[in-house]
Amino acid sequence: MHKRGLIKSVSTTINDIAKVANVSPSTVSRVIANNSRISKETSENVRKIMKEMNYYPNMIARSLAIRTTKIFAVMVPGDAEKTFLHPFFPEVLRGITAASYRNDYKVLISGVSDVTEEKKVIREFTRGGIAEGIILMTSRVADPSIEELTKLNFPFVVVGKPERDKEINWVDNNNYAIGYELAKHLVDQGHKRIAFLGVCPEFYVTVDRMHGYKQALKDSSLPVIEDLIIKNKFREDNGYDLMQRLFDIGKKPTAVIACDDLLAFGVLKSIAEHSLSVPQDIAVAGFNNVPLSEYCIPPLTSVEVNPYGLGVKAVELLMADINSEHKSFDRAIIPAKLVIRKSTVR
Amino acid sequence: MHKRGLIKSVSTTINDIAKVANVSPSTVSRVIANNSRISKETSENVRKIMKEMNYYPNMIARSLAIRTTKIFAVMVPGDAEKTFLHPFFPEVLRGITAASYRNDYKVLISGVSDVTEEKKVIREFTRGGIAEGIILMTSRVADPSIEELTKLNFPFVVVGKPERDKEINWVDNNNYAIGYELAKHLVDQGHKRIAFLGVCPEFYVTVDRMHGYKQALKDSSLPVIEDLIIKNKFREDNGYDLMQRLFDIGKKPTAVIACDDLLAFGVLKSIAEHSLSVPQDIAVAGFNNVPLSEYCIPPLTSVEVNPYGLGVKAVELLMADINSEHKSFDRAIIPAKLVIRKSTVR
DNA sequence: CTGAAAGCGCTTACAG
DNA sequence: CTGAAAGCGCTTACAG
Repeated sequence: MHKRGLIKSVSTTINDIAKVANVSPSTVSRVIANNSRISKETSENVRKIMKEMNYYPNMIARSLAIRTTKIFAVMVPGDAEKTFLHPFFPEVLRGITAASYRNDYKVLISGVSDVTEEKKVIREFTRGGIAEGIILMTSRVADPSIEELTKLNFPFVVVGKPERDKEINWVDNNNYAIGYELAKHLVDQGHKRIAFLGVCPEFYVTVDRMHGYKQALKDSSLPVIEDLIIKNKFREDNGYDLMQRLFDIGKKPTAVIACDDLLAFGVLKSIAEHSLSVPQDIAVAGFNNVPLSEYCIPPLTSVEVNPYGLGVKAVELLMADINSEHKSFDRAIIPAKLVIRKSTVR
Repeated sequence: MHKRGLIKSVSTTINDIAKVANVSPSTVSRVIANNSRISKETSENVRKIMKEMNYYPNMIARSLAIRTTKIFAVMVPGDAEKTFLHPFFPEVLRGITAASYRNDYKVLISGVSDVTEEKKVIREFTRGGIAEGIILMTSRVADPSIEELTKLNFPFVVVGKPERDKEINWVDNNNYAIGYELAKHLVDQGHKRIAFLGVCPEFYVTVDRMHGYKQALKDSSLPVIEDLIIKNKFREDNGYDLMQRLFDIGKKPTAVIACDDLLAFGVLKSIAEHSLSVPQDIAVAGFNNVPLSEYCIPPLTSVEVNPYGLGVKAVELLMADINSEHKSFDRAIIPAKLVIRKSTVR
């Protein structure tokens, strides 16, 4: 046998075990795999020797042999700097890892900073035979990664309803419905001038929530006042600025819905600076129910979207796709829950 | 050649290319590796055919052959449910992934929920030949993973100074120094009764910060009042409760340092409920400078600990360990920066 | 500059 | 119940 220098401490292999146990490598392999056709004695003896020699199977070799890696890869969006600061993403990730491990899958995460690089990484993960499935953490408009994966006919699922939502696995909340529900709650509190802050055309989630909000107003025979709808670059602008803009226009609302709790915090600050109080003068609500919403002053009404559940479900769809005979596509709507707190209740 | 059923679409291999190009597989391999001894013509021809046949090398096979996976694994602590909600961890993770990719390493993250399972996963990653290095995201007291990895003599680094800090790679801030600096800042503002909230013996980071705080008081000839030091289960209890406890004892401080910004937010709330104002009646400061600290009311004085940098440095230490001839151990202290905001300045 | 051969450490159909 | 052999898809020392 040839051996290169002292590259690394060569560990014991199935052959070493076989030699000592006086059986063939095949038998050792079968013992590891718990193959039922191996006699109890042989099995026990081999096991004993494996233990003595401190043997552990090489997963890479096994992967090559069985052509299965048991690895999922999750692609964090390229502009992760800002994105990842939002508690939503770590929570999704936590759901993904938990569910993956439950299914005996490992998870590889990307750390690329731009879209071109992401494409390269996706190619390595998929064509390189490393991952068996991909989870896209955000759906962008005209997402090149979705294109790539579709073209490759590779199992993947996206978190957040994608632009082209047919023949693609995805999980999301019903953002239209929760936008509707939150607006309805404020209408029920007697509000007629409800502002909506933080719409960003690039993110469907905000647009869908806004549509729900509009419909709720219509269903309550309230006018949709376009001046009360403030756009922004989602998660780049801050809620303080958006609210200031609203004050500047001179169109004070009696309630404001922010597309995200983090924006709502800025809204609270802006309102405080105008010596107005929440909820007496202006009611405020957000989405995503971040951990701090419960503790801010006053506690913030929000919508729990269950990011952990989104992550778990994403993995389940992926598993289904991988294990199905013919290509399967599915979507999953994760239930969200309105959490009413002091910021909207007088 | 044998072929099992239709397990999966068999992709083109180096042999397919070789056949079409009329060269040996070795040559194709050398072309892929950019081996300089291959003639330009051969090289170009092979490349053309690879492109035509849409070839992509199988990374698993390559890994087996060269006995190198280019994978790091990061172990998120078992009680990740609470942990991961803190912005600190995603930021460290972001630093880790960014630095790893820069070094051509992929990163695998764990998703285990208890310590026993973590041990099993670590074993698979290390002994199974999957990872080349491990990053431990938190150092616990008597961390079993650290024991395991040390025993295996496997390259690893821990984020957060571990209990036994010799012969182990780790990165951290100088928590003693930043505790000192923050307390000194408050002393300079004229405070004499400075509370310290959120010490948790299980986490050295909090203990070190407290020691720094105590020393700062001593150096300023101020008494250390033990009643003003409130312990808690770090990140399990909340700042609101801790501050209430302080009020209950009847020992009102003129300033409070919370071991973490998230705790400080609860402190602010408790103070507001007592109709006291910050910083006029009580100054408040935290650590970790979470994104919201800048936007809360009033903006919170904190310490920027640079979690991203911690992640990056962790990878660098790992790279150094892996590439060094003989086992190397190192530590890195990442600079932190006091960020003074309105909550402590009258 | 290129090829034949052995090797990385497993799995599994086939034969007995 | 077990073994010999071929195979997974690469790399690389050796020989020419």
